[in-house]
Amino acid sequence: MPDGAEKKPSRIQLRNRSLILDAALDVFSAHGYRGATLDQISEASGLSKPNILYYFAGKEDIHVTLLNQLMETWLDPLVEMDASGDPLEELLAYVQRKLDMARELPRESRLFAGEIIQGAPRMLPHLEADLKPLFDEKCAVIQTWVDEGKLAPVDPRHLVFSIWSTTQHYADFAVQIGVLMRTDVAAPGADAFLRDLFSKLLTPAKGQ
Amino acid sequence: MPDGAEKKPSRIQLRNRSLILDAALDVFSAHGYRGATLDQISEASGLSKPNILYYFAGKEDIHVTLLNQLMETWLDPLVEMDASGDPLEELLAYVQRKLDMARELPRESRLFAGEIIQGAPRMLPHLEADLKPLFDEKCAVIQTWVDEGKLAPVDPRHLVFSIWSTTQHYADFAVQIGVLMRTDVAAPGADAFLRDLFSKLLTPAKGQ
DNA sequence: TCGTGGCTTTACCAATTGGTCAAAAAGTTA
DNA sequence: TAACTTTTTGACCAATTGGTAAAGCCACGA
Repeated sequence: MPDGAEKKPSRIQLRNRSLILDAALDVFSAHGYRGATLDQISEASGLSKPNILYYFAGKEDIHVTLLNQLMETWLDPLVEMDASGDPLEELLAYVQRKLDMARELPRESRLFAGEIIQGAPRMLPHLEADLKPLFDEKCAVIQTWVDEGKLAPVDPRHLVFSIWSTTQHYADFAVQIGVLMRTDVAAPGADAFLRDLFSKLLTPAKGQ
Repeated sequence: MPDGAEKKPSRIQLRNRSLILDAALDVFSAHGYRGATLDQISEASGLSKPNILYYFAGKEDIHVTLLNQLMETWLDPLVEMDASGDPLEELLAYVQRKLDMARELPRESRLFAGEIIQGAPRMLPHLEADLKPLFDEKCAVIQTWVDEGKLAPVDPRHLVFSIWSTTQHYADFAVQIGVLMRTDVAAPGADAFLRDLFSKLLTPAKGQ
């Protein structure tokens, strides 16, 4: 019984749980919670449906596990923003990290987006407990930078929202972007554009 | 039989179809296509399930009808952008219109976002046929403005993406924003922030 | 080689879901 | 009011879905 919250998990347990979670990430991010079926996860993971239910208590358990794991990864780039670093550099580096993450983990980005769009039924507690405190803390840091004149005056909250939305857009709306960018093959430019966007916004008006 | 594509629809048909579509917008935008059920639409609209199927060929028909109606509304703010107007004013007005729309039609915004995130299975044709040409046309206009030195040099495509993402974020991620902004009651500021963001980006370096 | 315990499968539910159909109930019109 | 059309409903399906139970498999230590 892998349910008990003790004992070291065997190699097989480790492998199969990870197989299931990876398959579930595919399926949940592509169809949403209610749209995903255990049969799809079963097929994608190569494990039979009852076998999946041997490793997880149910569909919701898989989803929640995925969401829990995601939260850490998701907050990481913001955690790394250093209050003692150079303000503009720190923020631009944060933008770059978020953009890299959207490119490397598009499934996770879509899973998160889908959950929030649908009212975050299974993630509200996480938002309150994990995201909110970090958000408040980092907004305070940014506000300090603004007050010290090291950044142009901006509302830190809307700044963070704009960083989230612009970067995640490249993962969440990838299909749309694919259609619209199809014209010319090579067209990254997102990095340079966002760097330009946010440095112009944040650079203080008079000499640094 | 309201299926036939002729005859003037009766008052009852008009009323009931609109009841159904409004209820379906609630349900689809909150749960996604596969997550929504005819029973939910039935309850939300006050019409029995077989009655709903009397007015629409099936679940997919309702969804497609919704998506078709949405496309028009969605493109409208961009259509209104006037190539002969003042570049900066036109773009800032476009931002404002998109932001207003996100606030007034959050359900539509979420329906659209959900559809795109899930790979736009029912909307790819619309993106190709309607969005792409308009996008290319307006990007060309913006490029002209840039070439004439009326705007700072930016990639028009990424500019448009950033406008879409920042404005729609306020509708699609409303729950998250609700959690994070809960601290102080009155905190709009999105309008001013986005205006600042995009005017700093777009104002040419040397005198206009 | 024989247990023993962890792992896997086959067979099976009960509930939900999208959808059908024929008959009843409203309108409409003559 | 009678005849006809449109709208609405109750009863019913077949397929899908999340989940269960019990038996079988398989590795590994004694």
